[in-house]
Amino acid sequence: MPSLTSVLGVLDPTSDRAVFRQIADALREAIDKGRFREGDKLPSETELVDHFGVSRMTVRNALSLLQQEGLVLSEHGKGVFVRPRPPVRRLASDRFARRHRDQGKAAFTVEAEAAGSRPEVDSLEVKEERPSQDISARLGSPRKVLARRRRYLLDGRPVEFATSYLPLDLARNTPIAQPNPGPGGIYARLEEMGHRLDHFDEEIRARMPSPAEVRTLQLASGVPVIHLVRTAYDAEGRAVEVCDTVMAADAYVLAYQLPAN
Amino acid sequence: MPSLTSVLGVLDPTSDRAVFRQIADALREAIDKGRFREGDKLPSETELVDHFGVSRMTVRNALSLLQQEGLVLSEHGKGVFVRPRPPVRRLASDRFARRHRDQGKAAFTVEAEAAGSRPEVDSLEVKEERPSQDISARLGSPRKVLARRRRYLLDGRPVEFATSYLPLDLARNTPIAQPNPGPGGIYARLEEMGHRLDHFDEEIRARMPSPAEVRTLQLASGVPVIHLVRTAYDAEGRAVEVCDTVMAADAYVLAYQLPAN
DNA sequence: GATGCATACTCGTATAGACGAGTGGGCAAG
DNA sequence: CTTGCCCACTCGTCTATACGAGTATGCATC
Repeated sequence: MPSLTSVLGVLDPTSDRAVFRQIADALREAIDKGRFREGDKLPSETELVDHFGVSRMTVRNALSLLQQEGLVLSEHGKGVFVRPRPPVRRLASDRFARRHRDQGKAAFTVEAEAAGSRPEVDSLEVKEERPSQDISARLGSPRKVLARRRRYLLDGRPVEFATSYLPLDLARNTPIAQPNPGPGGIYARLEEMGHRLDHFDEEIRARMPSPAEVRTLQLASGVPVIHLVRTAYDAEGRAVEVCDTVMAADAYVLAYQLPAN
Repeated sequence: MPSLTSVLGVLDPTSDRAVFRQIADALREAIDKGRFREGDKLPSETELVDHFGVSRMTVRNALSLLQQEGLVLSEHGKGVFVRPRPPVRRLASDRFARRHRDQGKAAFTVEAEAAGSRPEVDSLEVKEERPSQDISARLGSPRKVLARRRRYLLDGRPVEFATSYLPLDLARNTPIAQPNPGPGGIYARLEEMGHRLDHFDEEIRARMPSPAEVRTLQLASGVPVIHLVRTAYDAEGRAVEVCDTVMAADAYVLAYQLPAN
């Protein structure tokens, strides 16, 4: 095995760059150059302390930088590893097209199985509640809404947490209020009930997750979330659903097609 | 002024939650409840040390947690502040519609001024180069491309860094190869040259910035980037441009409209 | 009044040491 | 062979201390 010096180099004591940044730079470069590959274990903190001749806090400082960048993840009792890039789920802009809605299964399940992954949906909760100010405004200020919460997992890993809100007068005592709304999902049910869907508006933000989101999505540090809010409009221009989705950003790429007009 | 104890509470020594997490929780809660507002200065590290009766490293550990979450930002010599939410730029899905293209000014400038901000475009670089594998594949494998790089600023703050790539056979010796391509931008020039634009594909990812991106966008820690890659197609189905854009995620919300088909 | 310095405050960087807790391998006992 | 324990190694948490560097303020000097 190659010596640590040949992989990581040495510190430049004349540099005004902070030592822990130099160490982070050395590790980052080694990872970029493929000297450490996805899933590889980095040298232990003790080894880095010995190699660079610095204190352990300095090494930990460097590693925490890389962790914030999402480059590595540390596992208690095992070591620090180059973070593997998970398979990415691609969301196409036609994913709600009517032609994708006839299957007996949910779109998420069909698509995941086609990609060779094992899909799961859990923590399904369906209840009536008072909408937040934001949701209320988007739905035309209904007094109460039906909220459908669920979490999506791929191969056991949570990747997405979504809540659909529908005006209660529209959803109460319909299949939409059931845990499983049936083939084609709630959009198929809405259309059966005479709300022909016209278009969707989507708003996309990216930010760091809240502690609660870190828990439910089991996010490694250094992984942002994509926050997507979709509003569905029927042919009369009424907002019939708002879907608030938080996705692990390292598991998704969103694709849209725009006309040039 | 209220006592620190009434604002932050005290530690629970019986809890198995790490002390620095308890401190972070206390500060987070105080911020959420509005006891510290945007731009407010948090108690100094020394004050927190005295209040909680812990060592400074523990306090710094707590603050660094909040910083990773994007909640606060620290300024050397001044203090730690609740991070102000910057004004957000909304990118609508019709932003490339032909009707927005007649102005003499660039779309970015018009839009920013309408929003009351002071727009700037800088570090404009136009050069011919060999495309990366990814860009090459998207453009139909041209041998060389014209690359147009620029950075956008709002009120002096960099918010976006973008590079447009065009096949060289299409762009060489045209206004597109000029630093300022003229009114309506390069899309207007492309259409004048007979490449009537048909549609755009956009791919969106979110991730933590690289160190280089932190520098050019002057990003605070805890701020992810949105990485957008747009491909423009003409009426013959040829990819005529790829635009690779990295945006400060706290400055943008992307909006799309999808037909329901 | 303007300039410049001293000072006190802020966070940034670094050292050295200690103990806790999760993991995995080896070894001894059953 | 299996079970269970010990041990070595890993990262996690915390203390105590020191000095450097950026900022703001006030005061003395010009």
